[in-house]
Amino acid sequence: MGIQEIATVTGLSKATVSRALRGLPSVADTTIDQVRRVADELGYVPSSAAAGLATGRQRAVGVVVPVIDRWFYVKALGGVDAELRRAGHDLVLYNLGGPDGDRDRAFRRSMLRHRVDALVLLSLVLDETERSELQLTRHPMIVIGGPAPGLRNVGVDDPAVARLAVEHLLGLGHRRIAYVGGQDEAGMNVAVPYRRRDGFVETMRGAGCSVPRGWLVDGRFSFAGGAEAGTVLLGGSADERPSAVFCASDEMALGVLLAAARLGLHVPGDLSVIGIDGHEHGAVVGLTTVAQDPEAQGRTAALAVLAEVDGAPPVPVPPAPATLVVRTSTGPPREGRRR
Amino acid sequence: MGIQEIATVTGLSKATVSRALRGLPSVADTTIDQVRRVADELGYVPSSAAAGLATGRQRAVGVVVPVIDRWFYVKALGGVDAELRRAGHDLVLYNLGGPDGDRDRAFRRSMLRHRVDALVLLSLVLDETERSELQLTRHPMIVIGGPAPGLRNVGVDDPAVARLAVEHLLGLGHRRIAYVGGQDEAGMNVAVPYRRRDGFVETMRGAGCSVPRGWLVDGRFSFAGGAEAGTVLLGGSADERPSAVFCASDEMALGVLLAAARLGLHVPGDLSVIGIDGHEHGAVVGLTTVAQDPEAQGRTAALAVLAEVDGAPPVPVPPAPATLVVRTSTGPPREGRRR
DNA sequence: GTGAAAGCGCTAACAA
DNA sequence: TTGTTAGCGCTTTCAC
Repeated sequence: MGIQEIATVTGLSKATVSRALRGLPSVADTTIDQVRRVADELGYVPSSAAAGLATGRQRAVGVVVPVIDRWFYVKALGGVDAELRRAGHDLVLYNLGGPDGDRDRAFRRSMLRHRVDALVLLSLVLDETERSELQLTRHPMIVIGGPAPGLRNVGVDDPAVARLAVEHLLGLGHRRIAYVGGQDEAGMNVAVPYRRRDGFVETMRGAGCSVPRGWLVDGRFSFAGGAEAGTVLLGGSADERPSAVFCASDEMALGVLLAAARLGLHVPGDLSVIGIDGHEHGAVVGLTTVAQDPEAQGRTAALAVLAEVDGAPPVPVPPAPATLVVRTSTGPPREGRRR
Repeated sequence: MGIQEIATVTGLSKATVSRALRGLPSVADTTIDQVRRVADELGYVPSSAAAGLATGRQRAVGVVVPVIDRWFYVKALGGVDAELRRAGHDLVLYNLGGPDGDRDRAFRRSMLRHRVDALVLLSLVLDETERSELQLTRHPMIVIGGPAPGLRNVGVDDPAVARLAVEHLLGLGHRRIAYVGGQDEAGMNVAVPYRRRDGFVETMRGAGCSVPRGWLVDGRFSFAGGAEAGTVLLGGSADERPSAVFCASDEMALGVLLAAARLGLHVPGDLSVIGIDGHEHGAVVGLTTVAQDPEAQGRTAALAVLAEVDGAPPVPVPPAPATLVVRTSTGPPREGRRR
């Protein structure tokens, strides 16, 4: 059942078996072969608990998500996972379960239990207590998406991304641009939506365009929210409604496209729509977007904490790339609408 | 740093401290309070590895997913997670990473390492080797979605679900019905798509409707795949194309709706579309569907393995409920098209 | 290249 | 109600 059995069967010592199993160089090749063979025959299954106890390393890292069912989180999680598996580490998922998930207990009960060697936090806003509790473990930590005070983070430069999107619209001749963003209902880092909105507002101001107060709409970072926002925004006559909508996420942009379709608006003839993310569905419907790569961000984050676990100093991570992907949902405003 | 410190500070024994920390009834309340207070002051963080070693229970369960970025898996994962957290267990995520993810190593390297007390497999097809390796650990196991030989499973009755959907269409008067399903590119249980397709074919046959060979289309269980399938299926004239499409998943149905919109078809006037799942986006676009609740299935699965870990016998789980949700994407076929 | 022995931090009899 | 004593299964000096 354990290493001991292999030892008795082979007539070796536990120590040697342990070394052989790990393929340490100080073991004769023949011994290694023999041990491995016997281990196989016996159906030996190593115990990571025992190894973890002995070494102090669990070979596992925790990933904390505010909620699980968001495109960005799922993708990022996949990236973290890929890199962890390559490194032979396990992934322990801590899902805060949205605003109703009882965060406190989840935090102390699990994340702190030395079950993992490091933590990757997805777009989290931590309060004082949470932060100090996490510090307790002295684990390497990194945040994906949105800056977090006192922690390294990987993610796009949100204001710049917003600027890129807005400048695309401005470049096409749009002046009447609305913004759909808003607070994610369920725990997204407060910073991200605000930073994108600010990027929008400032770029517009820089171009000398005013933004009516009603054109900063909350789309709750979801498809449904985007559809609702779009319905409100696009309900009016051609003179009243924007000629373009900038959405802080593709999921919302898809919702706006849906709303436009329902209202009989042609895209991009009557309306241009641009999003942020690079969601797969966007490609199918021709959504112009500023694409980022959350999976890559996840991989970067994983590598960063893994390195730190191995004793490397925590160097800051450069901003993740984001590129404008022009498709068919954006085009010049109709003649005569331009002003 | 450990339990020992608390022991020396309080003047108690390690054993009592251990008991106090766990709030065992055999400990004086005053002692419990004292121990907890000191533990707090010392910033004590328990080691699950040590506890696991001592008890043989890791208080963690593994969830194996073929790929992470699918609606069903994400939802089910959320359900499993919710129940695990309630029970104070951690969730270790094993992502096979699709067809290219190197499955074998992932399997033996991680899942077998006694890191978890039980396993929840999401829609997995296991081969012989995999199954026997998993058996090695003697862990309680359960499958969500699609029957798996020799394992308990929770999920909907796929043939029945298909029948429900098709009968809805038949009831509306449709006779020219196409099916979009197909093998998931990335590891979905082979059984599920086939069982749904068979349910479709048999129900059609039972109603005396023939299904042209070209009307069983592969939508790859994805949005993009559905859109492509729809484009192919709906390209012809009104006489050539089906009056209704039954999709084995909502994501594909959404793709078909998109294709229909692009081709200028009115739904449900020119075409009815029905899916399976209950995807949130479906509600927004009025997609009729047979809704299931993967989150509930996840919770059920988690409870089942948790109970088995606690020594309960593995009783079979009844099929998960699925209900027809009629929205606006289905209606009677146009007069004259009926035949 | 291999072995002996001492833990890692906790829990679980068995006593007291 | 609390303490004593063994481990859980592995890794790791330090010898040989």
